[in-house]
Amino acid sequence: MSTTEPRLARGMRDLLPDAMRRRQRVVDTLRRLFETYGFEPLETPAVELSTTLLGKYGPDAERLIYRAGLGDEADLALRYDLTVPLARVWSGNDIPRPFRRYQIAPVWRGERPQRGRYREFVQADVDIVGAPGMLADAEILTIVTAGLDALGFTGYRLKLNNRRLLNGLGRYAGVPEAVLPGLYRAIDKLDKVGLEGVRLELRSVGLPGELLNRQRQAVGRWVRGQADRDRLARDLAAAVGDAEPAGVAERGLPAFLDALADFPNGGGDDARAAEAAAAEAAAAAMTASVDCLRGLYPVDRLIPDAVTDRLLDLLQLRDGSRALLAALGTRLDDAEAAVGIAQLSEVLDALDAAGVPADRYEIDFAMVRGLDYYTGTIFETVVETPPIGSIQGGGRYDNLLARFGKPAPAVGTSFGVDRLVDVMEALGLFPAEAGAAAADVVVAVFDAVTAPGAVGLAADLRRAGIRTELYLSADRLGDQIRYALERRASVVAVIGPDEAAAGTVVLRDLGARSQAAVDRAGAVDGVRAILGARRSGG
RNA sequence: GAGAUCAUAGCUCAGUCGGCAGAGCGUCUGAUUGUGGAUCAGAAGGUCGCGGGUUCGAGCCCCGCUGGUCUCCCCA
Repeated sequence: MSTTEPRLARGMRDLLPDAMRRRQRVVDTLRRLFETYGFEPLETPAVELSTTLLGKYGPDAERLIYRAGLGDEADLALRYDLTVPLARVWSGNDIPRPFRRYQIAPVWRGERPQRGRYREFVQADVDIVGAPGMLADAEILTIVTAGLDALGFTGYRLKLNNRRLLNGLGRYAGVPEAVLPGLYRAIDKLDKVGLEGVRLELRSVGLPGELLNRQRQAVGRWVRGQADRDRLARDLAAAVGDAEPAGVAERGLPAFLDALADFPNGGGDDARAAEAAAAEAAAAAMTASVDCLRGLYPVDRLIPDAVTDRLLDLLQLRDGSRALLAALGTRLDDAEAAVGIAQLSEVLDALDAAGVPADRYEIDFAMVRGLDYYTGTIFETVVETPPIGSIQGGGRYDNLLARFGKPAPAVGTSFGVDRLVDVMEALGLFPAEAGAAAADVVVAVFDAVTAPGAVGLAADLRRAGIRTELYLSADRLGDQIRYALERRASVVAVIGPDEAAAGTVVLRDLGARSQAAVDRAGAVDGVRAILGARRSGG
């Protein structure tokens, strides 16, 4: 007989009972919350027409869309998120506005799996369609904080920004339209790489990303002492091998090797100090490399150093407070930025009115978000430990619904349920014992003659709403008790020949290590008494 | 999509110079035909990820592939 390997497709996971219970706990909490805020459930298919999804997310996201289909139906795709399907539903149905809907369902992305990154994962979305005002944005943000609070998060950082403010920032920089995405991407890294890191990123915009990426990796190996001079030269030669224009390889490689000669290979004794020194050396080496490359590429594709200085100057203002908005307004002096700032302060007012504590969120105009469809308010929550990225993200997307023929403003968010579970696990936010037992009572089966009595007892307990497992063979009683202990049940109920003859049931209290016989008619109450005592006793 | 690194029993891993495939935990059986997670005794469990190469001989060396993990990219 040929067997099939029990393997999973890449990036896919099974959720065994313990993991599934944790996910359900998160999902149940969010669903209850969403309903408390008056949101209605919606379900859409996993499979959409490719045309529904394509062209909505931007080029980076688009290549991650799972294409599916059967031969002549190959124009199908698995949904990438729950927002675009919502837009399709809105336009394809007659729904009164505002439409407040929630949807908790898996989505698929063809990513390279990593910690906290799966190809199939569950999103919990809440969105409001048809409400143009900032009250709607604040409503969504209130749910975000309430959700994170309800799940037990404490020091999270919910960052708030506005796309129109960002547009003003772009104009302030005064660079060509084509350079803007690179600029946004660079400043988005502020939290991760710091001010000098952003400088490097800004000065890298317009340079070939793949070349820089491979250079960074080669330099990392070199300064950490993982590569000798020959290896470094080989890595770098490979990195510049495909670079455009062709002259880069000839002129850039020697210059870069030269520049790098100043930086030491290998670290000291103390691992942490060595790591810090290596990071510093790598940054300096990359700065030298970028200097060298900027001389080789056309100036009109690069961000001028004067602009970089101006932007970095501006980024230093970032203090997360409300006063920041006024400061930004005067500095940017731009009509669209002014709209973004006004919207942000309206949102803040509404959050205050809703009683959301000010320490739950902060303004961060260096927070960008990658998806193309956002138009106004944007926000996301990032956790630092574990370093898993964002656990929640969302914003306003006033132009997306028009793409399906029925324009309407909309705002919403999605929680990354699987990342929430991962983070909560790492932070110990799940109660240790909660829900671990699948059943409170195990009904033992003594022999074939008494089995029907056991089956009947289990049925009675279940009718009373008590979680009951019927043992399914007549093993030795010791085995059945050991099994019940493994299952974390609280009670074993036994009807053997003696009990059957006497019309009784032996109820063994596993916690108290004691047992007593009760009348068969009083068995349910007897179990309740033990479970009740256990529960109140802690 | 780029790079690094790893892959030995169900799990965690050891395996020296290229020379008989190992340990702990778990599982199963028994000690024990009506009662506690222990203990003791025993057993099962392997294509050393897959395919090729070098060699008298490969878990170990070389090449390719697949998969996991990590760093980028991007995101939840």
